[in-house]
Amino acid sequence: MRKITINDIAKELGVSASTVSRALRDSYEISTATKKKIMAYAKQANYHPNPHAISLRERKSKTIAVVIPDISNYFFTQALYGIEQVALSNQYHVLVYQTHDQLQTEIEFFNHFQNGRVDGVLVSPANNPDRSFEHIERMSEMIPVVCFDRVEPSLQMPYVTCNDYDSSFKATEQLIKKGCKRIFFIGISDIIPVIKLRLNGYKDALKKHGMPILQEDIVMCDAAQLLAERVRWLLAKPTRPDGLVSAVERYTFTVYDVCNELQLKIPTHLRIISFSNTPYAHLLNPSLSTVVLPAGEVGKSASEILFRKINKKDTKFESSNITLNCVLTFRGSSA
Amino acid sequence: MRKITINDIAKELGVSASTVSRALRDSYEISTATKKKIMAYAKQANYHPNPHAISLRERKSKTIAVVIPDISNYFFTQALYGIEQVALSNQYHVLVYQTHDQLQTEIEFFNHFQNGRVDGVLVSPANNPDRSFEHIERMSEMIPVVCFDRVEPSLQMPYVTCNDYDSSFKATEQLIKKGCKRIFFIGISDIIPVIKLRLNGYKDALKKHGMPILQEDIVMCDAAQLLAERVRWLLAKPTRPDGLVSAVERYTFTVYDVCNELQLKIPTHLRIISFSNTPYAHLLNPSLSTVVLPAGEVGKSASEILFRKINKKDTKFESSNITLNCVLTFRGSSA
DNA sequence: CTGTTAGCGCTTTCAT
DNA sequence: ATGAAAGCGCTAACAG
Repeated sequence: MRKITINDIAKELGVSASTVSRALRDSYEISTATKKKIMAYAKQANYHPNPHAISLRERKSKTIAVVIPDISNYFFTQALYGIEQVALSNQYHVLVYQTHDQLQTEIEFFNHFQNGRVDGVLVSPANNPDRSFEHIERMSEMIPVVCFDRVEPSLQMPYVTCNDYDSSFKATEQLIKKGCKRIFFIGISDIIPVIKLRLNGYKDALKKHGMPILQEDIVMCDAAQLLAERVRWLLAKPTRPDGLVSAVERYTFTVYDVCNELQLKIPTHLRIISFSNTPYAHLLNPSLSTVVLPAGEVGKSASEILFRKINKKDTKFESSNITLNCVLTFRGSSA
Repeated sequence: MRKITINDIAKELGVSASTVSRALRDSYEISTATKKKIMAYAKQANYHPNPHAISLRERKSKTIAVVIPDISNYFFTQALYGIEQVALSNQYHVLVYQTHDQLQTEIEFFNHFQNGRVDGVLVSPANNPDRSFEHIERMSEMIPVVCFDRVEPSLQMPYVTCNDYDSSFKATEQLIKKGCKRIFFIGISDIIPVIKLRLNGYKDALKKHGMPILQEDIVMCDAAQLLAERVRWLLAKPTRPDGLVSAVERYTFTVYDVCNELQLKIPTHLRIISFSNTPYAHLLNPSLSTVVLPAGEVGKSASEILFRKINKKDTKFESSNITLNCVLTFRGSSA
């Protein structure tokens, strides 16, 4: 089956290409008769317009890019649900890019977005120790860009985030209430703002309750393997911690493994509460106390802001930052 | 920052557009001097070609579509890793589409793929009771299409699948070996070939061991809610089953919930083994016996076949079907 | 109501 | 070694 163009239809029906174009877009200046004839023919010939020609001509791609660290993270898959929903209702397509938390990869992706490949970008930036955001800033001068979750408030663009500080504060307090005397914290890097917020909530809760903040109780790692070693070392100490606030779901599971290995019982020897969006938290052994981010809502809000900007309904970004609330659920791991 | 084109560069440097085009593609017919000048200018001006213009002109989009039922399924996220890897190495972009197992949604997506939006499609088809595959067949007459996991061997296109029959057979035998007297099976629909294969493996294992195949022990549902009801009913019977082979990961968790609700102990009252790709199977309560599909490999193989066809290295599909092997791991839930 | 024409940004003959 | 021109498929003045 060969690809059929507007010119093929025009020739076949003895009219001009512009007539076909207008008819197919249901223009008022075409007679009902020709319109019907053309539409019928197009349908039976299974005509679909060439999207590149349209994009070139119209200067828009009807496509957005979503740049995230990792698609196998439940938070991001759920966020993608929300994004997809909004994109489809705007008749847009979605390109998905995983950075695997590598800045260089992210930069390369952004280079591809220029000159019309996409009309907008949703990004949850990669771990960025150098704090080099030129690629994001440059992009946002050309097309709308909205950050979510991993937001950089210093960047001049809208963002959607959660009450990570408060949630972490409350989570830590819960462990204290349950009797924990020494609580440690795990994350990726305090350079990542959302991790920093969770860390600060943890620290302030300790402070409020007159507990010391130990440097060795703050474990930041960008690889699960390294984290396992650090945690193993920490939990093997005679004066080991008896509580954990985890900012990273998959690291929590690493800690579960280390506890099994060291024969430490959760929650008897270690109470745990974790930021996590897995729907199976309640089925774990023991069931996991969680801080759940409203992932779908985050994706939905972020893309709504994006499309408002793409459709030029909104030009100022100052008012469009949004903060959504997490849900804390206490289960066996912190009992 | 305005978008810069090849003409802008040409004008700025006092050469023609074709010279710029040739220089940027490192053509041998351009002098080293002009080449250098043009490349330097393009770089500092942060020039990137308009992909739609190239796609229109070259008649290819450098983009593939991946159509899957559900992105929050670990099998598919892992498959996407493999796909992404191969796509990037071919300098291709990836459009992701979720059908949510709705045929109509899938058909609409496929309509968008015509006329050059994508150069190829990887698809794991939606549940399709009507068995209407015209949209896939029509597409594969225009561009390369490769199926994976949810394959339809009757379709004239290459596919990558797993040894689902054998794996299911072995899984069932394991339960029998452990002493199960009555084993039930859960899935989405036996219209889906991969589910059918797993069902047949289950049936044949029962047959081999002289166990009856009861119709009420084959539970097919396309919604977790319905499944919960059916399973609740089945497990509340006085003559309830004492074993389960689950073809669907998320349904397995539904069964865990129902067991908790009915105060049935796994594996004491019900032994379970499940097709599942969650990396946290060993952390569940009890730990879950699994049949793990080599998801990354599936994605990688399928996209390699696809790109072989896109790059015209391969025109015949007969030889390119691939079957990969699952890994069975027995844990607490079937002990 | 319909056709002619120009042009979106790029590549590629065909000249020179 | 470089430029002029045509054309990928489509839309939108402009003309009639």
